[in-house]
Amino acid sequence: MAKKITRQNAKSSAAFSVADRLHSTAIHLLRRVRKQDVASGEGPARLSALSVLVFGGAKTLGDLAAAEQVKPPTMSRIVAGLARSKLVQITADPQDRRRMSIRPTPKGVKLLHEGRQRRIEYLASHLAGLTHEELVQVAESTEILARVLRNWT
Amino acid sequence: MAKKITRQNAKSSAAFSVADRLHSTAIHLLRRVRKQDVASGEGPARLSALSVLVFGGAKTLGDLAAAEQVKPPTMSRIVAGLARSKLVQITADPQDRRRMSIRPTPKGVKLLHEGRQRRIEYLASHLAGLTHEELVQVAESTEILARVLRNWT
DNA sequence: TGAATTTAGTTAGCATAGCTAACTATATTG
DNA sequence: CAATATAGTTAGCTATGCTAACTAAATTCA
Repeated sequence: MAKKITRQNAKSSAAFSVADRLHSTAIHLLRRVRKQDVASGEGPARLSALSVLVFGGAKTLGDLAAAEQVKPPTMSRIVAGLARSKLVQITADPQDRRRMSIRPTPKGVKLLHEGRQRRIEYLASHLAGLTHEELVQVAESTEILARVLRNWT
Repeated sequence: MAKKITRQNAKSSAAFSVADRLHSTAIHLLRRVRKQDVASGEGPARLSALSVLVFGGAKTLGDLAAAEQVKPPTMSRIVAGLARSKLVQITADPQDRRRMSIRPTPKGVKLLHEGRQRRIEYLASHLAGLTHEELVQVAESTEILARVLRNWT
């Protein structure tokens, strides 16, 4: 029996091809932009964890691992690296001495903001060739995708 | 002296804030989607290189390194891994015996298509909640960004 | 209360993936 | 034909991911 073409099927296959292009484009975009981060002297996992701390405030190691979607041993090493570079400060939780409170140092905040500035300026310089309308379109669809991410199961 | 507000400055700062949101959204989107690739049994660098070969045809190691924006020693190891898993086949170039021609095997093509299917279906299922208009908007801005990438300096 | 269990984080050990420096082998050039 | 350039590999470093097995602290419950 031939597949019935319904509004629902049409929409699914549209989502499928958009997903394909989106995935490929996102990979290549990030691959370019990531190179700007070399200047910071820290790797991507550390910068990303530091970013969570700078924008979200102090966290325990477990919370940070969950936020970054990695396992605790991985985050343990990332945090150790950040501490060695004096970008975060670690204190024991007085209520529960198994827990650690990890917070960015002023040096960590500064490094993150500078890196972010470099990265975003670089990307923005490449968006500079777009028309106002195109920029609005990209902005709007970015917000649509950000909403999709918030509702991710 | 206060900064003069011009149409040019307004556009730059718009690009700046779009770049910021876009960067963050792309990171989080890919972090989710990439987890689907674990099922393939190959790492992201290998899958990405294999994808270049499947969609772009046979390449030398140097061309593949350039396409993936990594240095030759890195690509040498990626290709060795793909060859060990029998996903690519390597033959010497008869014209220039320093060069190698790397091409996907049928097994490599199959693995790539299956992985791509999984990944894209997963992403598409999360785009399924969007309205038709939103999906069109995301599709159009993806193409705008793909064009930006093609013209990247 | 005190032994058993659960929870937070670390350590050890493995694989992938990025790099540079130094090497081999082949091709090209003078 | 000697010198140089090019293609790829090897060795060795760092970073980032994982699981399994550990330590230490907190909690549960008999």
